[in-house]
Amino acid sequence: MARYDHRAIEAKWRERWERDGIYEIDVDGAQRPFYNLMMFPYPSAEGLHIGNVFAFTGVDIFGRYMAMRGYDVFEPFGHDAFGIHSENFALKQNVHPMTLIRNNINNFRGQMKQLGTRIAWSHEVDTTDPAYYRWTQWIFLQLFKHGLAEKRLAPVNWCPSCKTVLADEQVIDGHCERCSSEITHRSLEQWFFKITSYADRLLKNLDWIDWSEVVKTAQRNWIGRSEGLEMSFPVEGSEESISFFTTRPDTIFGVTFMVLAPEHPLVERITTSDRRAAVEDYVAQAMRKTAVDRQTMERTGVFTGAYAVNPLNGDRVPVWVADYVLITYGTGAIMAVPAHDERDFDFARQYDLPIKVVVAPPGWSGGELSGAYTGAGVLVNSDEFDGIESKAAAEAIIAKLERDGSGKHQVTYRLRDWLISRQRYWGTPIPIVHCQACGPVAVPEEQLPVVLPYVEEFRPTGTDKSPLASVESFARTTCPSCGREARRETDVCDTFLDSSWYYLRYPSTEYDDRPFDAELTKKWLPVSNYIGGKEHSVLHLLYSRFVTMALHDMGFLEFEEPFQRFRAHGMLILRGAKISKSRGNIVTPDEYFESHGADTLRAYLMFAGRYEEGGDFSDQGIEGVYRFLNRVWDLVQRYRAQEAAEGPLPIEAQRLVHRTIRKVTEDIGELKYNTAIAALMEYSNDLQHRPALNSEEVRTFLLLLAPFAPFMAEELWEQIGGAYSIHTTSWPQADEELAREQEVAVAVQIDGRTRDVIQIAAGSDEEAALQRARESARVQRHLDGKRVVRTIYVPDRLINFVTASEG
RNA sequence: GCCGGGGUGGCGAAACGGUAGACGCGGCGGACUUAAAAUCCGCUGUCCCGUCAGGGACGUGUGGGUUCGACUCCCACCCCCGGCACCA
Repeated sequence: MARYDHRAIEAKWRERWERDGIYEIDVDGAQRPFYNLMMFPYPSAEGLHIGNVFAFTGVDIFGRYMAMRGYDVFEPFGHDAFGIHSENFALKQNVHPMTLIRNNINNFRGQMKQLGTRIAWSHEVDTTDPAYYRWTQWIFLQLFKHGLAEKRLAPVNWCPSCKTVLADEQVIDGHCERCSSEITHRSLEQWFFKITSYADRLLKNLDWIDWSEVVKTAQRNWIGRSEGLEMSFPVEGSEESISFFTTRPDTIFGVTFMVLAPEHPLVERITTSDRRAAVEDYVAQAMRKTAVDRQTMERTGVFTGAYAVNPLNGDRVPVWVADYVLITYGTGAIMAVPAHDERDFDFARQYDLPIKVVVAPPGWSGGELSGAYTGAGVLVNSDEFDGIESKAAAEAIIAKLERDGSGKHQVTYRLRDWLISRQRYWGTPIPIVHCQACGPVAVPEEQLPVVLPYVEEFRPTGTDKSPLASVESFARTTCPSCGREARRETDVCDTFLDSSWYYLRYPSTEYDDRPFDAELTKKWLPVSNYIGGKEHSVLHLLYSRFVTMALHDMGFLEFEEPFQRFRAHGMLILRGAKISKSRGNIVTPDEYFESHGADTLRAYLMFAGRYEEGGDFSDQGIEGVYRFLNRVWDLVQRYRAQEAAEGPLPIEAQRLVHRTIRKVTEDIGELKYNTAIAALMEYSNDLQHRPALNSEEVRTFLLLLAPFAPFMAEELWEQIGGAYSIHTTSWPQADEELAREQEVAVAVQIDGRTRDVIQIAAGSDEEAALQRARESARVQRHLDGKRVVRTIYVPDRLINFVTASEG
């Protein structure tokens, strides 16, 4: 009997599938389109690691299943190859990123083919290819033309080690996401996309899109909508007034001081001359601080010498500057209510400022507070609003202020505009020309792409300029509008822009005159099934939604949400740590391809635990899955050698076939691959013990196995004379009638303890079941001397005799 | 601190409020073998009683609760993982 030789079989089918193009698809002619998308990876030099393999296998299984269900499954793949990652690595290796990336991509493609994915390679994209980034630039221009992109001076996060600006999301705990250096602040001219104009819609649509709840929650928090009051207090003896936002208008009578962020423009204008030196000193110091310092150091601040007046009660309150107030949120200024806000309370303690209670804490008897009371309650010391409960008072106060025009109900978001500019080399050039006369001018669309020049010296300059700024042949140009000499924008785009639209590109890769074809887009999008890691919950996924929404509003897309269904897979970790190059714990699939084969690796990774949970990778147990596949192999060899004509499938065997079909089908639909594989194992264990095998069973088994172990399933399918290819053969249909059990095991409990298990006919009525239960000797023994006061009957499941406690 | 997700045998894990531990790893015993590997068969949550047959108690992070019945629902708490974090 031939042994299972995974190397030979996998090589054989890899070649044949590729030659026949069975995973390619007629994107124009498809009748039942199903767009199955996996998050494209950054093609690192190390190649695919086990975490990628885990993620992609789960997507591929779903795609294979849907294809067998009769859908025209389009499963593309690409490379998110721009960015600091490659650039830093290229610098270290002293290779040009262009060379490096080309090699890496070839390597990735090879590994994905080895893994046995059903990818339509003719639609591959590479974000660093001018044919791709031409359209990234086109998207930039559309946003620019519609007023959604603008350049403005902004305080930015600066990583002194990567020598670049980072988006807020790329700053983790005040440290650079990539190199962990501490972040400092700078003020630079930067391009922004106004994602904040879409905050409300981005939030609202979360109510109906079919996404993993985790991701929706993360996005809701990230958008951070809050409602409250916006108003301003005039500054005494000046024309200025300080506008602020608060979610607690009910505490407005408790304001005892105000605070401006150090960067606030009013600081300079209202500071009194005697305080100027101290204030300037403080502001300079605050700007120098790193994000970490700002967070961990104790409350600091300085008095400006100015006073503001609370128009509600005429209170004169001092105006301070303190770095616990952020310029990036709300108006960059606050009304401080120390009695009812912890930060304000701490600050008031620190600088001996008054604390005035205006919301009575429960059981409060008018004494001093030992800490801020931030809960709701009944108002005191608030004039006409005394005695009203917080919520009603807040509404009443807003209403009053709106009536006299001095304040208004306001919604504020935590979400900030998307900072696009990067002062680096390895990215999509921003397609803008700066003209002395005309200002920033869009590069005409017919002149795209603005090609990223090949530059030997691509090292970051350490200034606030991109290396492209010193490439005269690139930077010097003429203004598309007035024809005078002008300079190109030399910053490049954040890589999140590259990945914010790639799913729009895949179906249309054959067109080089448009980013995405209208007809194809209509046919294939929104994406039917998108699976990726939760680490992209708020970055990639939110930006993609924004770009899609904006393109929708411009009339380019009919839908406003790009991903109909999104599921987050779990993260595979290694010995408790995230798998990453920097941790030096990369495990590649290659050794497993060699030792056990792709089929075993795929099935093992999916079997080890829940796909949506992830877990700690260890190859303990991979032998078990390998043994399973070997048993399947041997089983089919035995079937082929079988001489006797097969009889009809016995009823018990038929039942198992249909129960397994049902179980595997349901589980794949819910991405519960681990239990689907367990069901296949149970099935094969049963087949193992049959004296003879029946063709229906063997065929069905192979069909169910196909998504998990595509190579072996194909090989065995051929061996039993199945028509090529198993992967285009229909998924088996469970017959509910046949799947139904005739006899069921019913647990018999006395007072909730199982005392016996009886076999009775499925669907027995209560009377019959109880009678059978009482016949059991064990049950009788336990019931002896007891009085049954109640019986519970759960059909086909259990019987519970409840006895009187006194016996 | 806030928001998610978890905590079940030696290990990875299953389990519509209804027989906890499916499936697999590991371990133990056996068959085959000169022997070993591979393969196959059986056993394998803990404790107690029993020579066997068998029987019993306990058991899903901790403590309460609801229920005939709780891994599952409710309340309080502990621990681990992930994300966010001075957001006014």
